[in-house]
Amino acid sequence: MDDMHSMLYLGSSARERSSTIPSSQGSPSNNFFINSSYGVSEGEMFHGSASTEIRENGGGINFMGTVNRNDDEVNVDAKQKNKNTKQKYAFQTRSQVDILDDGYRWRKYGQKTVKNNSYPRNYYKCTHQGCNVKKQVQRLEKDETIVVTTYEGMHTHSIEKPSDNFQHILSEMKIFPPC
DNA sequence: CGCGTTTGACCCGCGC
DNA sequence: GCGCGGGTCAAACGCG
Repeated sequence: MDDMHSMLYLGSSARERSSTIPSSQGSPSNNFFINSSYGVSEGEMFHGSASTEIRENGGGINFMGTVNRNDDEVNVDAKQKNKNTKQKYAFQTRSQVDILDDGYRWRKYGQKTVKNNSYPRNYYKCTHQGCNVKKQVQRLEKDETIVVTTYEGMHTHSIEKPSDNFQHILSEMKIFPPC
């Protein structure tokens, strides 16, 4: 639990409040499971083609690939000036906790219950000044042990808190952008 | 006392 | 045009 504590400085309240995750105290290590799939669509974002399986700390992360906002965003010539292609990185993590420490500080700014799906979706922003990176965290309904995390944007600063092998995973993912 | 979470309201895009 | 669903805001609250 001690290592969990160090890894989850962000999810302090989530740890205590969300009693829906009772096993958060006894789990020795997060299970991370990586596999990559592209073409994330609304309804079914999980065609888990397990090809890139990176085993770091006894688990895996499910990297879903980047999602450009659909071409409607690109076609809109009106408002999009700075970045017409918003980069989204979605991946699944198998973990008992909603928030996995990626070395950044996140401030929760919203929570929404998604209609068709599952558990409430949480919205986070990076608290670093000038860095407006957002991420969404949503737990699967079918398998509540899987958490879908969607990053949007790129950080304009370095990681504040180095997270051992998680940083390694993130750096691996940043190479991927196929947009 | 400062910072992060909570939570309902508000906004906006889209489909009917 | 309207309703719905998803995303964000912001005031209040809680906790360290």
